[in-house]
Amino acid sequence: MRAMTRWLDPDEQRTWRAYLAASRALMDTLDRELQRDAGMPHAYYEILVRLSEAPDRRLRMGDLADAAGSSRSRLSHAATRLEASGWIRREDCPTDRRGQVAVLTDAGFAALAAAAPGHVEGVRRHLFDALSPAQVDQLRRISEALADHLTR
Amino acid sequence: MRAMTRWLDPDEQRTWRAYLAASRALMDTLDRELQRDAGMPHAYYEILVRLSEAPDRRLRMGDLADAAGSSRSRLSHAATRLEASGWIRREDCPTDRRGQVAVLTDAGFAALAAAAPGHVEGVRRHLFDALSPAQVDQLRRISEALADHLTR
DNA sequence: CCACTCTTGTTGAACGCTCAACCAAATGGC
DNA sequence: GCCATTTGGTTGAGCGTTCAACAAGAGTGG
Repeated sequence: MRAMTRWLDPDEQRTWRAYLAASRALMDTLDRELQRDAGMPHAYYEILVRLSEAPDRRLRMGDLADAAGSSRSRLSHAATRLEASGWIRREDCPTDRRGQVAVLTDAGFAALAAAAPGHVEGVRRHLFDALSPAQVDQLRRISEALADHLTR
Repeated sequence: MRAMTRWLDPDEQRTWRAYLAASRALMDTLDRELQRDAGMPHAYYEILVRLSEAPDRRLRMGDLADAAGSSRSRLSHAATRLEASGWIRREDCPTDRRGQVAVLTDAGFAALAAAAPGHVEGVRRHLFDALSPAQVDQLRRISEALADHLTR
């Protein structure tokens, strides 16, 4: 027999539903804006960001997947599309013959540079403008605790 | 000429990335667990929940979409699948001949009852167990402010 | 009563994600 | 050196979501 379910009390219930509604609405909004204004989903934007920050704008596929919080399969599919758009290209890894390295092209960097201001503005408008400085700090601590707990 | 972008300062940057990583990891985990243990994505679970709480376990499609935080199109596709699974059925609305009413079947209620304990346990383990009571309260306020700001 | 507009809900195509299966190369024992 | 296992990455099928287009009924002003 399984242990009894630890149900949510009314406060927790309220918190969970609010969190669900808010984060879904936030991500949906940002995703839609990015798709509309820059022609890419948020997941692709993040891949380009991570690449742009890497030394030489290049990363092993696996490292890129980790950095972007993506599964390997997802990144592989995404890379196929990003390569077709001319925003990245794939090269063989010199030190591991199984490996592939994703490289951000100049066109990819330009696409990112074009998309960034609008997206950042969206993040500010939809997220930070709604919160007090104290809440921003709380949200950071909460998120870090959560991420740490989840990846432990 | 557009106004200059209000870029994120380092603290905001850190908060935003932590939030992104945490909420993505949380939702991915819960979604995967629900899919594995109950054979449904989280979006479908939420549809069933909302229906189960409605009077007579029935709701107009539009109201159900709003309650579940879904677009009408998404709900329509989902309803097609849920109906094929025998978990809901659609009836004509008596007061509006355009309208459809989604009704939770007994099988749907049973599927929900079977899925709920495991899912709630997951929410507790992955979310609430990682946070202090004060943080839960902060998260609720933050989420409510956010949701309010977004739908305003 | 008619025309215009709005609302409700559905549909199909394109797209992105997941999952499982898979290949190739690296690694670790023995 | 060889075989088994692990790691890196890709692939295809199936599913869910989005978007735009659509059909049909409800509401509204004249």
